[in-house]
Amino acid sequence: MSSESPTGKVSARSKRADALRNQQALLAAAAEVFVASGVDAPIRQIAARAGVGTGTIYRHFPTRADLITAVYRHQIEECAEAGPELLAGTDSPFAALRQWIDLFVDFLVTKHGLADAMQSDSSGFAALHGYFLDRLLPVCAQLLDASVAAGEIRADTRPYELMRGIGNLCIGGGDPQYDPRRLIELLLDGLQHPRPA
Amino acid sequence: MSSESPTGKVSARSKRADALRNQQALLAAAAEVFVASGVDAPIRQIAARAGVGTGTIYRHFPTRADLITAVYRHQIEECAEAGPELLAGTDSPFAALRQWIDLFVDFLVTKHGLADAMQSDSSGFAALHGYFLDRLLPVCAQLLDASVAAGEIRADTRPYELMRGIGNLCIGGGDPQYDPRRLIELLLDGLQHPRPA
DNA sequence: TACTATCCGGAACATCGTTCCGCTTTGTCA
DNA sequence: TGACAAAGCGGAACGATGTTCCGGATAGTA
Repeated sequence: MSSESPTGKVSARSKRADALRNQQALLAAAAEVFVASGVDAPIRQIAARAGVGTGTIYRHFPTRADLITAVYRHQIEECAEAGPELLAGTDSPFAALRQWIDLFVDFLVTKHGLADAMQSDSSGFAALHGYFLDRLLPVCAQLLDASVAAGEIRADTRPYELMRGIGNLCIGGGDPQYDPRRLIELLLDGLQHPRPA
Repeated sequence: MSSESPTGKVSARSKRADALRNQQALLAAAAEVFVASGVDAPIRQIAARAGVGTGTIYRHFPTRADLITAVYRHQIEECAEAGPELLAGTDSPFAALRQWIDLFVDFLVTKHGLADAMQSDSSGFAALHGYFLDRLLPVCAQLLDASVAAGEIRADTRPYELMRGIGNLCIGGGDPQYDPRRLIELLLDGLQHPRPA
């Protein structure tokens, strides 16, 4: 991601003050607009809300994914860090996996269209998919492995598929007739099912 | 849908010959383009392939969903009719449900982006979602009810949620790392799980 | 053959993502 | 402090796409 130190914190070095201001304004504006109109809101709308031109937004965040990840970086990080903590806090790795997936689902469904965007293969969103995967896939894999090792679930599930499937199930979570969590429960129950046919 | 009799067959009555020709040409062109470029191919591309103007396509198929459902009507119909047949051909309703879902999944994943389009809430696609639901939801409900009645699965699953979830899981089926069928198996195994926590 | 209802084609408009470049601002150095 | 160059900014401009609209062509009929 642009303008970022290895620690993950936004760096102020070698940047002009106005550029910094604009970057912050854009993050704030994007957060507001995402809540109001979803993560696929028009670029112009975000730029207008921040009081900058469209060119400026592209300078700071070359792709929409960059902007989205910057806005939600903290929450993604929290989710990633929660994995090992949950695992350490219980003697049932599978219970930890369930709780972690709950956190992940909460994150996805509370952002309008985030799940949609994450699975979309259109140009600007591909990187978003990648970022989520880079950060969260290892966590999921760890929880999954631990659950298998504890003999709580079957062993033939690939972390990538599980994460992707959960992301997919979260699409359209706004529909009152459709609660992704119920199906995800079903999926997890399936993991406990003795063996594949 | 425009220009359609109660039997579901395309009606030739009270239509000019050139209009009929164009409608057929559009259906054929759309089918080809859908295979080549997915169901969200540009309207202009379909119109060009059919050798007509863009206005013509909107006259015959006011929304993209109308065009998609017209192109795939036969296959949707076949899928809907297969439900009761499968149910009649076995003494395990749940086995019939599995087979039927297999058919449904086959249908979704062999059409580029059909699953994506079906779940999208953008204007043109909303009707597509509706059409699928109208036709297939009762079939799914019947299979589900029969399975519950036979004591093969738990009773707390809503047909709409199941269909929608399966549709969601089929999104992005082109990825070689992601096989929706494995997760759908998991989901179905979950249905067999004794009782919800 | 003449006439009209129907239909057609594609220009035109709106929206959106993205690029580009002349102008402005900032930080620095003498 | 007062240039000056580098960095950054704004928004016009371009291309793609969906959608509407209407003058002109055409099929069916009298």
